[in-house]
Amino acid sequence: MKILQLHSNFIEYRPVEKEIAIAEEAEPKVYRLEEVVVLFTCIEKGDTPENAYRAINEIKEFLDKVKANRILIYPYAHLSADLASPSEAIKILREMESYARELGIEVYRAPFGWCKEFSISVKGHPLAEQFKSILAEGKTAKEEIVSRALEAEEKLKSYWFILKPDGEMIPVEEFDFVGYENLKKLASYEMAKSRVVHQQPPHTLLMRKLEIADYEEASDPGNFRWYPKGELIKSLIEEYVTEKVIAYGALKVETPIMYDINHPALASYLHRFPARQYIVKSEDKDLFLRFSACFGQFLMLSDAQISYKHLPLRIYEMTHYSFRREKSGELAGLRRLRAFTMPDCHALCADMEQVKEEVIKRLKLSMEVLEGIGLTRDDYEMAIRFTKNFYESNRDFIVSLVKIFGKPALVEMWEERFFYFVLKWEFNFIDNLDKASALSTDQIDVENAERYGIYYVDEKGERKTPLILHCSPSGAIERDIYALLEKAYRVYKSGSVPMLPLWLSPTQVRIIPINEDFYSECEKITEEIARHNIRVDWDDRPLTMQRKIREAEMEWIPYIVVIGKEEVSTGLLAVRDRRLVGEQKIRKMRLEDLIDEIKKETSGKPFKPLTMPAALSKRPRFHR
RNA sequence: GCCCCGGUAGCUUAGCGGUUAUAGCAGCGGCCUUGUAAGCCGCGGGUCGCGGGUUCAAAUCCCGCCCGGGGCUCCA
Repeated sequence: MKILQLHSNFIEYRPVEKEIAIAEEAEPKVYRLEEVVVLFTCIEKGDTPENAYRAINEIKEFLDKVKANRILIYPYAHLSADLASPSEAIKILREMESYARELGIEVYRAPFGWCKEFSISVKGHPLAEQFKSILAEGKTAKEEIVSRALEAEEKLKSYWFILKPDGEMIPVEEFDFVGYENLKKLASYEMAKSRVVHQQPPHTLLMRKLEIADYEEASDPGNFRWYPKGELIKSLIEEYVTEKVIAYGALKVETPIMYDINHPALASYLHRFPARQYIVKSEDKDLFLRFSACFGQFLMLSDAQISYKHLPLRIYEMTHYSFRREKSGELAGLRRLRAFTMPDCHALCADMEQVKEEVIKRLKLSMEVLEGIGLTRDDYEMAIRFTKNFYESNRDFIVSLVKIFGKPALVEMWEERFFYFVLKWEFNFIDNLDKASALSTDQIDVENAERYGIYYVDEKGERKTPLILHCSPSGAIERDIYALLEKAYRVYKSGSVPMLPLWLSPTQVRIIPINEDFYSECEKITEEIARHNIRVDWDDRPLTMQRKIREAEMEWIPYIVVIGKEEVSTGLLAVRDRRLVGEQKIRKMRLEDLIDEIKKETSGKPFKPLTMPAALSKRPRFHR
């Protein structure tokens, strides 16, 4: 038995003429039903009343879930090539109908044996369209979403494993997760993808409290406003990632954010995916906003003259922004946005040998980047996905990736290739609500070079198609900030003091005068520190010193320096160190030593000056 | 898209049929001149998201819409 189940706003149908002798009686008029779950049903050889009941039970479950109670059983032969005889089919359809009534469902049925015309309006929610295949003889009922072709569904069948650095690959259900709590969370998140949490993600509170970013109601959901402190943090991370990728050898470019939806090279790529683009209408054209730098870079590369001597050819852009029009319910703070900043680095490789070398370089690059941003190896988990075929011929290579990562990784293996890549790995961050989200990722693309007409010329002067790697070494920058904030919250929950890495702290040093007599001294010290490319400010507001210290602590400022007559006379500063506790918290140190310490700790990281007035009385307040 | 929850001052929020709608923080004015996480006093600030309905009376109850959050689902 096959059922195409459509949760519909309405359906109208009209019996046109009888097709077979035993057709049921019906009037040839228009029937209309509203708010109805339409069941296009076909009865196959071997179907019994039992599996009809089973079908209805499943449907009843669905009805309860979507809070509906009206069904239309619509005999529809076109779902199977293995139909039961009409007399058998009518019998079973009637069984379904009466059983559904017994369950309290409001049941309608279109007549069997007629040629009918119909029009239907299907609801837009993800569960609205489902295909059910109810097998006879107690086999498990199979439920599939119709929006993908059945064949594609089959190709997507996943096998889950844990791959250990020593090369042992264990089916997920047999792996002992003791000591690998986050990997366990990743595995269950990826495989089950179901979780009931009714809680604001902690980072959303922090992003507002720290004046980093906030929702912008006047825009579209998932498009954020960034306050000065947030913009500073974000642009520092962008700068850092860019420096690392350039050092790896990438050519930095910039490409348009919108493209003609009818451009021939783009159409086939777009059509592989559900419509999740923003569309911009402009006079006679429809343009879509990019969801990564793929288009711009591929189009650029397809116009370039490339020799085998140039390979591997790396090309890079910090996409500001990429757009994905995620469904409104999928958005979550800085974790999932509709407009986000993402580094996108492609590499053209001559062959699979070169690909392997390059993937390893990029894996190491991504680890360096994440750890430079402020996440440790404990903070992220690896997932690797590949086709069975690719695994069988490249087993050692795959194991070497996990060895470099140094912890067991989650493996998803597909029976056949459905996407454009044969292998993809990601680093996933697990947050305080046990949600996993991908940061870094790299993919081996075997399809798009040809699609976009990207070629290189080999030693013999022949035109060849390269393989393409797609890497985002840090993932979306907003998501990195989400990870840092969630990590800080975890630290806070465990009883320690939360903070951002020193090089990302908007204010690195805050100078606080004990009273107005020391204002000019504070200003002088502020200028002196700022000269060394350290972000420093001073609190000139008419508040008590205690109050100023409290506020500086709430801003997560790493170093707080109080200036009074003692400091002026001895030249020794009283530096309150956020990372220390108790009596050690206040360190007596010379200004030069403080400067040295900060320079040492931030070395190798980009610097940007404070983008706000150094005197706090001159600053507006954006939130809190 | 669907389900659940929410929308009262810049922010957090009380009130949940009945005088002139709370309070804290922030802002502004003044006092205080401070030794390591909240000093004191005063002032200004509101189409209670929008529209309709019920009622003698609506922030409060009902309907519709808008916006936000969470969940489902999805994630190139």
